[in-house]
Amino acid sequence: MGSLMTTKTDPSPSSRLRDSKRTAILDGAREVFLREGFTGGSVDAVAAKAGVGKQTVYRHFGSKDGLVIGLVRAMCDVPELEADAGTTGDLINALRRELRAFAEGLVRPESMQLYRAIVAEAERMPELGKLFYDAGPKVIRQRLTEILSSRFSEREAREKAEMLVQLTLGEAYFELTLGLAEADTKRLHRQIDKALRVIIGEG
Amino acid sequence: MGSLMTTKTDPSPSSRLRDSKRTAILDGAREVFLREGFTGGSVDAVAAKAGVGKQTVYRHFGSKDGLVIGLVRAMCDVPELEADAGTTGDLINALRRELRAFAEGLVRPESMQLYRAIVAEAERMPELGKLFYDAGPKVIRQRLTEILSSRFSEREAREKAEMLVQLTLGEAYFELTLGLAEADTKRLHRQIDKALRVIIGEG
DNA sequence: TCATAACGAGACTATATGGTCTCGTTTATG
DNA sequence: CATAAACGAGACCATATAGTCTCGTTATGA
Repeated sequence: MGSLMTTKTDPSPSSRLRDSKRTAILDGAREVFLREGFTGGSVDAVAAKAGVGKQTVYRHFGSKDGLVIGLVRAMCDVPELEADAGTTGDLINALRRELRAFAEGLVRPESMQLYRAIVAEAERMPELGKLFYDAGPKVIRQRLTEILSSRFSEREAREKAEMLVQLTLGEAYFELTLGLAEADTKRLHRQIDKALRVIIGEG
Repeated sequence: MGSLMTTKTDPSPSSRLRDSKRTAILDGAREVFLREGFTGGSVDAVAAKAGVGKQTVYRHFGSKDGLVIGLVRAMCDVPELEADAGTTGDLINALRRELRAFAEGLVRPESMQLYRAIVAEAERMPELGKLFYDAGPKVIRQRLTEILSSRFSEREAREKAEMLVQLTLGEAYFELTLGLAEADTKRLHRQIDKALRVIIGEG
């Protein structure tokens, strides 16, 4: 059955039609589930939004939970950003660049909605939490640690990286997750600069 | 209709029976909604768990959303802890006491589940978020600011208070909300001491 | 071209839900 | 003691949901 060329273990032969439907379904799932949550959103709504028969959804993902996992996997499978080839500029600037990219990515409405949906199901489906964590907070922590290793000990680098991440999000993250405020880039930048001053020192 | 004695605007005359049923319903709602979320939990389940007719639930709270709001209000309406009458001990110890109480309260399973349920509905019912925020993060920030005002300027006190809160939760809070770890008091205490060292200085 | 795989639409089942209504019983109160 | 309020149980309704099945159509790939 499987093509000899296929390096993946995926048994489904990829075809143009099949792939296009799959992405259409994932697009629909993103719209529906991020707006209404995994529990609140229905498979019917996803199928309708995707312009696809309900059966097609089940052919592709097997069940609603399968669809949810497929969506989170797709949204978290961002191709690992290549590490800065040579830290252009000084340490502070490298850190600031990383923190800004991280923070701005995390507070995007889409990310916030994904986070909320995942948190809601954290007890029932912790694997979703792991996908999100590994794609977001874990990556930034590792990247910061790497950058900081050029000046600090391994242990110090790890500690400072973690604190930078926390201080970067700051109070804003509470307010965002709870729906009390909207993303504010300027505020994030101020927060990041303050964090750098406190944790690294004067730049 | 209303009694002349009543100082509240609440039109319902309190009676022993009525009050006992109300708390029974809220107990049931806590069990059901914190386990299954506001969307996932059903009014039928709440009524059954409370040993109460469904109609009684609707007599008391009007609708499912009303019940949800009632529950969150009840859980967040903790009687304001009286401020430490005279900061016994030094500044660091006062701060540490506050931070420990806050952190340990926030990572209790019940609080985490409430936070998750509220976050899930943040878009649809932001008033829930406000209730939670005002009862938790906002209070600790104010209390810390007050304590810090004895040594720092108003602005510095506010900034340090906010940073202390963030560093106290640290990475652990991400892991807890996403369902990747369990509450660990020792880890929290270590985190708090580190935060105090970084933000306030050697103790 | 032709067999096959994937498709859209929609009927269909079983179940669950929010919410209303009734009715006979228990509890409070004047 | 008697009236009224609050109750439990459960029937009831309209709607929604996850998931299955069929059937006629469209696209793929040899």
